[in-house]
Amino acid sequence: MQIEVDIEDPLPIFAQLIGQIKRAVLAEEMAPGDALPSIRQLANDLELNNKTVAKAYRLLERDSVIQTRGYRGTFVHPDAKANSTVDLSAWVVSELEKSISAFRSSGVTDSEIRIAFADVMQQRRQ
Amino acid sequence: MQIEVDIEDPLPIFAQLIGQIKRAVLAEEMAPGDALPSIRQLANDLELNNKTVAKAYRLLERDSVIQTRGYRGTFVHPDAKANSTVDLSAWVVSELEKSISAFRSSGVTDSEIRIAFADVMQQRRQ
DNA sequence: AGTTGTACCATTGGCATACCGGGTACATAT
DNA sequence: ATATGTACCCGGTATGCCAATGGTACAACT
Repeated sequence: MQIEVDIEDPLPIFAQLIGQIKRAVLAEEMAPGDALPSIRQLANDLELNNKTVAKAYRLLERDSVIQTRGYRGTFVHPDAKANSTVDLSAWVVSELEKSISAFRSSGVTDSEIRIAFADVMQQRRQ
Repeated sequence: MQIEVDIEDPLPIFAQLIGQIKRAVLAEEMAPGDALPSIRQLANDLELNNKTVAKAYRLLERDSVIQTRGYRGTFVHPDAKANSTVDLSAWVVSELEKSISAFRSSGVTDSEIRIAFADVMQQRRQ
């Protein structure tokens, strides 16, 4: 399979990787059980940091698109194709759209929305 | 009424103005119907830009703390005192908290939430 | 020894945003 | 003529913040 990343793309690299792998699964370029390149391998090929690739893999496993078997490597999940279509972020976007459009039509400024968002995102951090 | 701004204060100037005027209303130093200094006047007195004062006035009118009557000037709103206590951003924060905590407990990462948020905020911009 | 995924320490670079300012203009009124 | 609020152009400055990076280490297995 072919994976590329574009530094210019505003989309973060880890998100690009996720998109590419899901696309490859949907296009059946990869079948369940197929081995994926190791984190270090892929990071080396694309000249990326291990952690960037690891982050993409971690999220792909959360979505059950891939399976990591520790020292044995990483493989395409049995239900990868089905799980590649469910877009968790689509739900997030639609929920946020509802809230934000309500804010805006109430006269709340984008600045105020951003500040509130940053507050909520950071408050649970410590 | 007495209004001061502190350049060193990390709080933006326009926010200081809003706070001071709301405080004056709550302290009943200003009664409904009282005239406020004109934008240019206040900006001149405090050595600020017209736009900074205009921004504060615009937000105060949105919150129904003051009323602008075009060429006639700006006046304290009839319900100014009540409206000075309601915090619009508190509602925004609480709405976002509900959504975001739902996202997080569904396994959505903060990165993904941020990307979705940026999408929604930017999409209607053009 | 070499490889796997994972976890922790840390820093940095760059982007997006916010705030403020200068100037000009308009319609509407006294 | 003077004053009101409002609207646009543009730019400079600065701050926060997140993604990405670098290095090291661990346990488990071939």
